[in-house]
Amino acid sequence: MYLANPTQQTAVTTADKVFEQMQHAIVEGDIRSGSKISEPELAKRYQISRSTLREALNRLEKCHLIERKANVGSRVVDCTIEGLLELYVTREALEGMACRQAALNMSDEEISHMQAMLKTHGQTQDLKDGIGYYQEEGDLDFHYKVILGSHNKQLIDLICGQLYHLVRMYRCQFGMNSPRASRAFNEHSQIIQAIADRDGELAEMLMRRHIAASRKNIENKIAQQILSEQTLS
Amino acid sequence: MYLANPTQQTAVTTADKVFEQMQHAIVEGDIRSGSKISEPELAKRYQISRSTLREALNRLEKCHLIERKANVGSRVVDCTIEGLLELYVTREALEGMACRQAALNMSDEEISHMQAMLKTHGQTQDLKDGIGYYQEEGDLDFHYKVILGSHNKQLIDLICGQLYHLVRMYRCQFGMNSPRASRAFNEHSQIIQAIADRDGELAEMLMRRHIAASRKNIENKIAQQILSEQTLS
DNA sequence: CTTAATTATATTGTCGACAATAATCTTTAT
DNA sequence: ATAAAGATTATTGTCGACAATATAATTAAG
Repeated sequence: MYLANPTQQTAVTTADKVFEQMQHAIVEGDIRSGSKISEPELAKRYQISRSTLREALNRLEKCHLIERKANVGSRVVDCTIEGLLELYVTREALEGMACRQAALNMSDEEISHMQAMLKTHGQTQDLKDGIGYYQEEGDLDFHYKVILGSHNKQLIDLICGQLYHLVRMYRCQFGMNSPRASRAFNEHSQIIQAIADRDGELAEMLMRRHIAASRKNIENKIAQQILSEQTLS
Repeated sequence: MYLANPTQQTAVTTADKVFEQMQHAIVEGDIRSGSKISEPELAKRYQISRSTLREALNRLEKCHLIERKANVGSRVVDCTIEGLLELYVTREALEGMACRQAALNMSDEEISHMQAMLKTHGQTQDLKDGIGYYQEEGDLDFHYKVILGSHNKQLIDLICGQLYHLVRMYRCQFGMNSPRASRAFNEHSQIIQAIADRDGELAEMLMRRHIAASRKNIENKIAQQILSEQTLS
């Protein structure tokens, strides 16, 4: 289980619940990337009417997990390398700025709380070294904290409410369980330090480099994957 | 009339048409900022069923023009100064990165086309100096071209498909018809030059400064407005 | 046999009605 | 008179059916 998105409020209506179920299903690949969505079929599967299914589809579209064409229907977005790179470029811009704003706007309490969190992650890292899973959660947790620390509703909504579902989808489907744990940990430390120093410019720069490094790491992984597939066949 | 958003495809379904109508109505303040939306009332006004109205509402929500709460209803977002500033911070991040990508990815044809456009705007500027209207269109046109030039679907969708409706809304409601025409023109020239030089780093920096300047200009206007309101009362 | 047109099928868009929840008003008790 | 509880009204969420559009299968022509 991944940790809950901080912008996601508890689902009250049935459309909300179906939305969450489908979101997980898409992120984890149970509903295949690129596949067409049949409204009648899914309505039957989730035991709801087409109206409430369409309500759920609208929310999935809002976080860029599906795409709709008028009079044609919906498809799950397909995970392409170009799409992944575009996503990382966008993250670099948005989270970089969020980090700058966090350095300006976070309260002292928030900062010390984040420092404590990092310490915990550092300890669990020593214990469960090599296991990417907890690192994964730790990484998301860190990024969420920084974004929320920007205190900018626009940024928070764009990143947490929309982009991060896609990020998780790519991570799942391309099977990239955050392998560069120790380096990421050090980068996180630096960023928090810059925030604590209220140095917005440095904080933004470090966050951008952090995300860019993550992107390059993924590019390498994909290159390797393609290489090994070629040698296999 | 404002120029059409480049991401906006021709409306085919009736929900699309109502969406566009409501979008204009909200942007121009005919549906008041902050007001509650009554589904039965609006359905009657537009002569459609509540289902298709809700479809339109979903799209309005997607471009952040309305906000929905479960079992309570929808409200038009209210235009606050904080919201405006947050919007400009977000634009600075996104359009800055879009500009960097444009310097890397635009074709030579696109660049020369943009240079030609700027020339035209410069001439109309001499002719209709002082009239903000054409400047307004020119400014939007310029920014759209740069964003599209990034060739990054994620960025294009976020900026053109979502943020720019809000930008136009704020411009309308706060009555800011781009007054710093000549300076903006020079800044646009510099940016295009950086793109033509394929200098992504400079292009991003200039775009960020351009938007930051625009933000500060607006802050001043608001400060003045508040001041004059105080002296009147 | 291939291609174009036409029919048939399935899917999406729209509608009106009912159910569930929230807001309002009335009544009652302190 | 005020506050709390209950009843009433209105609004939102959900449902199933019909209309409009797109996809497929079939037929006809070259």
